[in-house]
Amino acid sequence: MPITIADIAKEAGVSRATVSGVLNDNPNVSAKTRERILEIIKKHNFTPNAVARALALRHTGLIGLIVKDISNPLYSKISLGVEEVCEKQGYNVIIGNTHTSTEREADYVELLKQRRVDGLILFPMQKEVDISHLHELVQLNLPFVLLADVPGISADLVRCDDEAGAFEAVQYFIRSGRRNLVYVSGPIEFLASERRLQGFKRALQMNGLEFHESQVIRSGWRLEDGYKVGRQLAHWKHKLPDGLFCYNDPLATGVMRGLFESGIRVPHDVGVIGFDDDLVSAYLKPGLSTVAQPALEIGRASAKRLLKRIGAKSEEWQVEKQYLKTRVIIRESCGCTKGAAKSPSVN
Amino acid sequence: MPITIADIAKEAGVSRATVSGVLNDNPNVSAKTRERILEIIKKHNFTPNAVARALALRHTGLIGLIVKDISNPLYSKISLGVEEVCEKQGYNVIIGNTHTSTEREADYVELLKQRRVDGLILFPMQKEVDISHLHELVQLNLPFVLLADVPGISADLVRCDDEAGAFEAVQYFIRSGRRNLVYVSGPIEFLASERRLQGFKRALQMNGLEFHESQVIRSGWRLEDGYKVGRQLAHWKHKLPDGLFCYNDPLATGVMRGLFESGIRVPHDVGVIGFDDDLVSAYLKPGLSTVAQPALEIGRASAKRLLKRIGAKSEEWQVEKQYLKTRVIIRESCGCTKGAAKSPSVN
DNA sequence: CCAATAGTTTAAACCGGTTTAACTCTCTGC
DNA sequence: GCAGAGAGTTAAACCGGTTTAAACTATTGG
Repeated sequence: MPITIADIAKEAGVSRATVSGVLNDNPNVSAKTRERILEIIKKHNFTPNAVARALALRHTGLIGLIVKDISNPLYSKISLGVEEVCEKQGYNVIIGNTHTSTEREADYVELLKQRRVDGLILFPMQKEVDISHLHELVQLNLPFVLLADVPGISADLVRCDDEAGAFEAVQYFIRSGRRNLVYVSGPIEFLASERRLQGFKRALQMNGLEFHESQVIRSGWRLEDGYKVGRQLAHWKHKLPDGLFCYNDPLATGVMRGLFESGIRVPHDVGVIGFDDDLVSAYLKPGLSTVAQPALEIGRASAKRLLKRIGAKSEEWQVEKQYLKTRVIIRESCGCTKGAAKSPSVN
Repeated sequence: MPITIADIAKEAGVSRATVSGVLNDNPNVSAKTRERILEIIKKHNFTPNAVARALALRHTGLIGLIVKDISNPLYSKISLGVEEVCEKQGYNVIIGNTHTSTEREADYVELLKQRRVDGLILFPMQKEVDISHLHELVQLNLPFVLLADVPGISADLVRCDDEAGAFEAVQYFIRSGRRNLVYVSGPIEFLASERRLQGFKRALQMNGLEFHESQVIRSGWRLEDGYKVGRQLAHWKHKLPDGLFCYNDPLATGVMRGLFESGIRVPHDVGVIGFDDDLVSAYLKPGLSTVAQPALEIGRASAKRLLKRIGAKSEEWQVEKQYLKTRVIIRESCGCTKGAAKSPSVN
């Protein structure tokens, strides 16, 4: 029923090859023939079949994007950047949400392999986890870019510089006189959480402060997780810290709410800094200070990197790890500004 | 280089048809043959080519999702629901962001037609706009579901009930004694904005209040748009309203910030209610009252609807418009609760 | 007038699967 | 011993494009 290249060819009295030539701007189709064929194409509203084309070319123009959860603002912004770059070059993006399940991650990789995507961008689960599906990608020589480090996998990577971002944030705390600091950590499986811890430690060290294990509270990565931490701090066995550096903004947001309900004042009693710069953050009260990730830029950069890799010969490809700069944004939650900011510092 | 069904067949000493039979659980392949072939498949790590399969079956297992901007929390939640349902049935989702450009919308429709997606879910631009690409979809008989009404297009639709949601919100205002109300409208091109206006008017009417055009402030749909409105209200030529019903939450959030900077107190001087229930909303101060849309549910329902349509014969298909219930969530911003809520009412 | 050349066009193979009709066996029952 | 049934297998066509080598046509120049 749908009209094909053969139908067009028949009506124009030419071969399929000629029609194909017209569709691909092949220069050795005469102007006359080209025009006649174009007319017929328009008349029938013919849409060439990209599936058949992909089969013949062994190139689908599809890339897969595998993240934990697209409704997380960080990932949706990244995906926006990915789509922006891909679309310009004629690629389309298939998304997969793993909901932090490694199995689903592996399933999606397999699925997208079947679909013969030209490349993959993925935010993988990281530690103490079966990563055979990633090894397979390497072996298969299927281009892919990671959005988080995975020990043992040598692949292109695009990330923000977690260590430096954390360092700066903590540095800021210390400079403004807060020295009894605690890191509210994300899940152990996230390598990024450890990187941020390293930045935390380095900043302490740089300022001649000692680090004790008791300065780390292990938590999760969502609002509720932070909320619990905030509540628990009311019964903290140690001296109440005067600064909390949190793994990410949702966590920090939850922490602030929990503290509020515990009667602990932010920033008066304790300052809070998060990580990510979610849209929310500028509009909370107090406005949440944070280490901003250039999410859109991460999306764009990873897509560019992937498309370059797709176009390159694999022999002459050099794996590269790209760490984008973060930027500390100071709002009210760390008590460094007096009163409310004049207008929301959103980006 | 990549291994094909023919390679497997040769090694197993059978025909390609038999291998195909194994892959598709065709019951008339003997158990012995099946096992032998499966072994060879495993040994070579053979991954069947879904592109070739799609060509043969004239069925890609892909659906397209076209929205304005996936980084908008509403759409990313919807897309999460879509993906959840599709993935369970072996479908994958290709996303396209139009950034509110009708051209990009039309381009994406064309692109996805070429890719032979089995169906389409789209959030279209709506008024005073070229919708020929939608008419083409109808003519082509390509299954699609709309997430917003388009006048003149008869197609399946899944939405929240804008009119009823707005009605309830305004009703709430009036019951709590606020009667000098204003609707901060979204862009004229969004039919939903008008629907909400209708609900606004009906609630007034139901309560014997008159409606004047001056009770509508035309605005946009983003934070900044709302912020401007909030600032302008300081120089409002009419009597300051005591209740603002806003087209959506970002708008309301911006409005609140603007009011704050204008020295107008929420909820003391004026109450604010938004629409959507973005994640942000529960964590603002004051917490933003809102009409919650079941975004995840909208995503799921539209995907279910689409997949059902894909599986049905087109002759016996009845177009259906599905309006999901909204739910008013009262937080501090409309002054109906004293003090802060015990814990964030998020969903 | 014919060979060389350049410009167009095409037949046929190919991409990697699915499917249908036909074919080969083996087994049953009479 | 043979017709008929049923299970298992396969050859070949098909899906709708691209590509390559060859063929055809027209033009040019010796």
